[in-house]
Amino acid sequence: MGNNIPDADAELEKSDPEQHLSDFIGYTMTRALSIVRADFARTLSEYNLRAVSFSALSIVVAKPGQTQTQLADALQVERSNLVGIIDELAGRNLIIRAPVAKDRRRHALMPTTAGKELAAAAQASVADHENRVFGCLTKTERAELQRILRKFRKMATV
Amino acid sequence: MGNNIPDADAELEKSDPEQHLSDFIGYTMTRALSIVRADFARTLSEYNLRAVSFSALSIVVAKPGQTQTQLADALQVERSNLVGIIDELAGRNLIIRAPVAKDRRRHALMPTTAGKELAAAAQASVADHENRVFGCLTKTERAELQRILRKFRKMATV
DNA sequence: TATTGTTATACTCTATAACTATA
DNA sequence: TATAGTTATAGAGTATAACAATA
Repeated sequence: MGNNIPDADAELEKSDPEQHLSDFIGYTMTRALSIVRADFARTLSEYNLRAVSFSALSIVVAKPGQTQTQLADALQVERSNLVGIIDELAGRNLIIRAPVAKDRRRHALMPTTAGKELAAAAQASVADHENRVFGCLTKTERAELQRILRKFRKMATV
Repeated sequence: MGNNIPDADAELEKSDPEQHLSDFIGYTMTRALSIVRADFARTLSEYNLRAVSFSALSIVVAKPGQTQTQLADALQVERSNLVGIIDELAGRNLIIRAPVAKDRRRHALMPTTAGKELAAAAQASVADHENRVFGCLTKTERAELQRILRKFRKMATV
C-alpha cells in the first residue's frame, strides 16, 4: 500500500498543475467565472450592491408586483434567505413591500423611483463591466458563448 | 419620493422575470454552471469527494511533490483553508505529507497508490458526467465553448 | 526577518425547521 | 390544513491574523 517516497524529478517536467482538470469544461468555466465575478463585484460595490441584491432589484424593476416566494424562485434562493435581501433593499428605499388586498399574507414587491434609477445606473455599469471583461474576445466569440450557454440552460436535463 | 402602489396589470405581459439579467454573459454563465455543479457534486459524492478535494487530489496525482502553499495557489484557496482539505485526503490515506529534507518547514504532497486509483476512477466518472450534462450540445458546440473559455482565461486582464 | 504550515476566528452563504398570520 | 413571510440556527465556504518551527 502506497506510502510513496518523494520522487523529486519524475513528472516535474509537466509545468501545468491543472493538466487533467482543464480538460473539463466545468473546471474551465469555474475559473473563467471567478475572473468575471471579481470584476463584477468591484463594479457593484460602487452601488453598495451584492450580486444577489443587484439581481433581486433588477427583477423587481423588470417585473413589479411579484411576491417574495416568486422572486426567491426566480433568483434560486430559499425564501427564508430572501428576507434579508429584501430588508436590505427596502431599508435603502429601493423597493417596498406593498400589501396585496386579495391575500394579506403576501407582499407585492415594487420598485421605488430611487430603485428604478439605481437599477438603471447599475445595469449600465454592469454592461460596461461586461464589455471590459470580455473585451479579450471577439464580438463573434462573445455572441457564440452567449448562444451556447443559453442553449445549454434551455436544453440541459440532468 | 416613490412609494409606488402595486400596479396589478402593467408589465405583467412580460413572462420572463430574468429579461435584462440574461443579457449578461456572466448571469447566463452563472446559471449554466449551477446546473453543471449540481450533477458534478452528485457524481463526486460516490467517492465521498467534494469539488475542491477532487481538484486537490487530481493535482497532487498529476504533479506530485508540491508544497501546500503551491497547491493552495493552484487551487486558488487560502493556505490556511487547505489544511483541512489535506487532512481529509491524508486521513483517508489518499495522499501523504512527506518531509522535505532540504527545508523542514515544507511538506511534499505525494499521492498514495490508493489515491492514484481513486483519482483515476473519479476522473473517469467526471468525464462521464461531462458527457451526460453537456450531451445537449453538439460536439462542435462543446469544443467551441471550451476554446472560447480557455482563450478568455488566458487573455482576460481585469 | 521571512516563510511554511497551522490554529483560531469571523463573516458570508446556504439549507432546514418551526413559528405567525392568514387563507 | 396549507401557504407566505419570518425567525433561528447549523453547516459550508472564505478571509485574516497570529503563532511555532524553520530558514
